[in-house]
Amino acid sequence: MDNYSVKKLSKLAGVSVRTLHLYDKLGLLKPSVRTEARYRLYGEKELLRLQQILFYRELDFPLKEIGAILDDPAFDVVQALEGHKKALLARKERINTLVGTIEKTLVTLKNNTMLQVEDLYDGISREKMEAYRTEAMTKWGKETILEAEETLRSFSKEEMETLKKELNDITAQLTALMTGDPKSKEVQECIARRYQIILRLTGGQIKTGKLEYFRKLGELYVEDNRYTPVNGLPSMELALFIKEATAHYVNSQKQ
Amino acid sequence: MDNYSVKKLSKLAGVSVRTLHLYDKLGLLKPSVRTEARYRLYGEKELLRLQQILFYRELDFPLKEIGAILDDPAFDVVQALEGHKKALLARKERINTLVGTIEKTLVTLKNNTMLQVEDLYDGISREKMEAYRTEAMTKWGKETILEAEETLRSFSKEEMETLKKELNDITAQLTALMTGDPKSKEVQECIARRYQIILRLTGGQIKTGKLEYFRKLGELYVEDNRYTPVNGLPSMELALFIKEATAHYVNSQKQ
DNA sequence: TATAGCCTATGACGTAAGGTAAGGGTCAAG
DNA sequence: CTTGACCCTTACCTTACGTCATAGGCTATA
Repeated sequence: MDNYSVKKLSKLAGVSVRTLHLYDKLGLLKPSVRTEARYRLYGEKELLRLQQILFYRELDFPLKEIGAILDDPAFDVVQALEGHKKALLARKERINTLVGTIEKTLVTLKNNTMLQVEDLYDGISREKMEAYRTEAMTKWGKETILEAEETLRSFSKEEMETLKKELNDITAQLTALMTGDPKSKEVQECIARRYQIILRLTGGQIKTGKLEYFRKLGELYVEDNRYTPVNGLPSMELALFIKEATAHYVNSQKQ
Repeated sequence: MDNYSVKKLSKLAGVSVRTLHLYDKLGLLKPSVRTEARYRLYGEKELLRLQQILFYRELDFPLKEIGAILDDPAFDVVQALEGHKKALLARKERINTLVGTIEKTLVTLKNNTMLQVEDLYDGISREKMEAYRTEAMTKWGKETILEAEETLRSFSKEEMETLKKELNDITAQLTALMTGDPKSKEVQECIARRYQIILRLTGGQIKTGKLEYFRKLGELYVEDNRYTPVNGLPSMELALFIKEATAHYVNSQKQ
C-alpha cells in the first residue's frame, strides 16, 4: 500500500508533480501518508480518485466542482453533467458564430483589401526577388523599400481596377496623339493626369528611391518574361503599370 | 474633440471603466488627452479604435495580438484570421468530443445508477410525501431518514432487477410451501434468504427506524392505490418489495 | 564516509482579462 | 459650501497550473 511517490503517481496518471501538489493543497487529492520528511505517498485508492478527477477535468469541469462531485455522494451527477453539456453546446454555438464572422470578414478582406507582401513579388523567382530586395534596400535604404512595399500593399483589387482603366485611357489617348504636336494641350493633359496617378501611387510624396524601386520592379517582371496580362496577378500588373507611368516621369525629370 | 470621459466611452462601447483603464495601461487604447487632474479624455479616433479592438476581442483574440494587429499595418490580418479560425474549429471539435463523452456517460448513468431523491417518492402525491417525510424524520430522526433515502438511492436499476427476481423466487417458493409445515427446512431457508436481502437493503446493519421507514413507504404506495407494476417506476417497486420483505421480518421479530 | 545525482518540500511569482474594493481627489449644481 | 456623481491609483482576487529559488532527503558508488 501507499507505494506511489509524487513522481511515480504523476507519471502513472500523466499529470505534473505541481498538479499533485496543488490538488493536495486544495484538498482535492490528499496523499494517504506523509513520511517524516513530509514526502507524499499515495495508495491505490488515491490513484483511483485521481482517475475520476481527471475524467471530470477532461470535461472542463472546474476543480471546485469536481471536489463537490466526488466528496458529496448526494451530489446530482446527472444534473451536473447535463448542465455542463448545455454550457458546452452554448460555447459551441458561440464558436460557430465566431467562425462565421471570420469567414465573412475574410471574404470581404480578400476581395477588397491589400495584397500580401509575397504577392508583391509573385511572378518573380524567389532568388531574384530576394536579391533585388536586398540590393534595393542597400541602395535606397531599408525604410524606403518597406515603405514602398507598404504603399503597394495598400492598394485594393478594386482600386487596382480603377488605376488600370485610367492608365489604359491615357495610353490610348497618347497613342492617338502620337502623330500630332508633342507639346499640344491634349498631350500635356495626359502627362498631367499621369502625374496625378504617380502621386497617388507614391502616397502623395515623390521620393526618388521609391520611384526607382517601383520602376525596377516592373522591369524585373518583364525580364522574367512571365508577364501574361491575365487576371489574378494584380501585383504584377500594378508593377508594370507603375513602370510605364514612372518611366515617363523620370524621363521628363531628366530633360 | 476629445469629448468622451471614461464613463461616457464605456457606456458608448459597452465595456467597463476598468477595461478602459486596463487597455490604457496595456497601451492598447490610450486617451488622447489627460487633464490636469489626470482625467482620461477620448476622441472620435479612440472610439473608432475601440470598436476595432472589440471586434477582434469578440473573436477571442488575445489583447496582445489585437495590439499587434492594430499597431503594425504590415500585420497579416488574413493569415491571423485564418489561423484563428483553425484554432476555433479545433476547439469546436474538442467540445464535440466532450459532449459525446458526457452523453455516453449520461446513458450509462441513467441506466445503471442511483435514483434521484424525488424519484423515490414518485407515485405518491407531493403533499403526502412531504407529510410522511416530516413525520418520519421527527419519529426516527432526520439522519435516519436521510440515510434510508441514500440507501434506496444507492440501488441501480440493474440491482433492482436482480432483487426483484430473487423476491419473486422466494414468494413463489413460499406460496408453494403454504400448505406444508411452516417450520419446515424449505420455509426456514426462504426466510433466511429474505433476511439476507433485508441486510443488503439496509446496507448490512439493521436499524429499526430505517426498517419502519421502508415498510411505511411501501404501504403509502399501496394506499395511494397507484401501484401498477409497469416498468419505469423502480422506486415504487422497490418500496413494495421492501414492504413485503420487511413485513415478515418485523413480524418474526415480534413473535 | 563523503559526495554525486536524483528526489522532494515549501514559497513565491507570473499568466489573461478584468472584478471588486479601498482611500482619496475633482467637478458642477444647488 | 456642501453634496452627489464622477474620477484617480493601488492593490488584491480569480483558474489551474508552469517555473524558478532555496533547501533538505535518499541512495549508490568510490
